[in-house]
Amino acid sequence: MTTTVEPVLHESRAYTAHDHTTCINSALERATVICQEKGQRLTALRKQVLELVWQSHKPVGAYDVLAMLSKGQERPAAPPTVYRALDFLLEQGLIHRIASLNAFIGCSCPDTPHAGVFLICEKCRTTRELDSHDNIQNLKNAADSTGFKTSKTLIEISGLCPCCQEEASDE
Amino acid sequence: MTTTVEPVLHESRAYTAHDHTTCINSALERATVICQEKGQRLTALRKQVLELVWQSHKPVGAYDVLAMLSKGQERPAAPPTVYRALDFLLEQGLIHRIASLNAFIGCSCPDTPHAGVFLICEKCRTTRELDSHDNIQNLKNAADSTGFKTSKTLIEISGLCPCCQEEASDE
DNA sequence: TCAAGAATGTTATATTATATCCTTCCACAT
DNA sequence: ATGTGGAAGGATATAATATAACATTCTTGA
Repeated sequence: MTTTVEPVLHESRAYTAHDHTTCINSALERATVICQEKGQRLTALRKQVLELVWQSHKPVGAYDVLAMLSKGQERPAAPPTVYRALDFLLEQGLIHRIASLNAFIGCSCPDTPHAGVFLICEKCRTTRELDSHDNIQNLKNAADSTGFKTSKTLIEISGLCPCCQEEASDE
Repeated sequence: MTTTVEPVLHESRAYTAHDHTTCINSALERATVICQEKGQRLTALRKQVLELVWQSHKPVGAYDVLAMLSKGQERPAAPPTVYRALDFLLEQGLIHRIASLNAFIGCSCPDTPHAGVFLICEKCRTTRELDSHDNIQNLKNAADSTGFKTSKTLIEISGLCPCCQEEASDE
C-alpha cells in the first residue's frame, strides 16, 4: 500500500480574487511577531520593503521595490538600501528569492524555516509556494546518497497557472 | 514493498582526478553528432564556446567565457557573441544554465533532453548532474495535481561535495 | 549620557544581460 | 559560377541586477 502525499498550498488565494490587504496585513503582523521572538529588529524600512514585496502574489524585482520605495520621495533610495532590507528579510525567512527571475516573493509560511517549491506562471508570473516536504526530502536523500552533503535546495517550477490555462484554451 | 530508486550520476568523474581532455573531446564529438542529426550548425565559434564551458566541472560565467575567448585576440569579443553561442548551446541541450550562479555548465548527457538536478559544491563550485528522473516526476505530479501545468523544472542543490567535506573535517 | 554597534545614507562601480543595427558567411536555386 | 535570402557573427550602446566602501544617524544598554 502506498501513502499518497497531498501537496499543501501555502498561499491558496494567489489565483483567485481576494481581499489582498488581508494578505499584506497578516504578513506584516506575523513578521512583527517573528522578529520580536527572535530579537530581530523589523525597522520601519524593513517593514515597508516587506509590505512592498507583498503587494502582489508575483515575484518583485529589487529595483521595482526601489522604485516603489522612492515614489514621492524627494530623494530616491539607493540600491543598497533595498538590498540590505531584502537580505534581512531573506535571513529571517520572511521572503524567498526566485533565482530564475532575480526577484523576491513574500513567504507564505514564515513561522518555520523551509526550502520552498515555487510554481511560477510563465504568463502572469503569479507564483505560489508549495509545501512539498516529502519531495524535497527525497531529493536530498538522492543527493546525499552520492556522498554529497546538502545544505540548501532550490526548486522552481515554471508553467501555466490554472487561470492562464483557461485563457489559453479560450483563444 | 518499496522500490528504491538509485540516483544515477551522469558525470561521475567530476570529483576525482582524471584526464579531462577526454571529457572535453567526448563532449565536442557528441555535440557534433547531435547537431548533425538535428540539422543544426555547430559553427567554429559555438564549438569553441562549448569547449570553454567544458574546461572544468564547475559552472562558468558568460564573462569568463568571454575573457577566455578574447585572450590573445587583438580585438576582444563582445558580450552578444558569447550570449548568442550560449543560447544556441542551451537550445540544443548541450549545456545547462545554473540560475543560482548565473553560470553555465556542460551537459553530461546531451543525447536526450532532460531537466537537470545539480549538486553544487559551495566551496569548490564543482557541480555534478544527477539523473533523478523519478524525483522530478514526483515534483511535477505534485505541481500538476494543484491545477498547474508544468513546463520546466529547475532544481539546484547546494552543499559540500565529498572532497570538500573531507577537507573540512581535516581542519 | 556616552559609547558601541547596528542600521541607513551616499557614491561609485561591478557584474550580468540584451537591444539594435550592420556586415559577413553559407546553402541553395538558378 | 553566381546571385540571393536567411542565418550567424561583429560592433556599439545600454539596460538590469548587485555589491563595495565609507559616512552618518540611530538605538540600546552600561
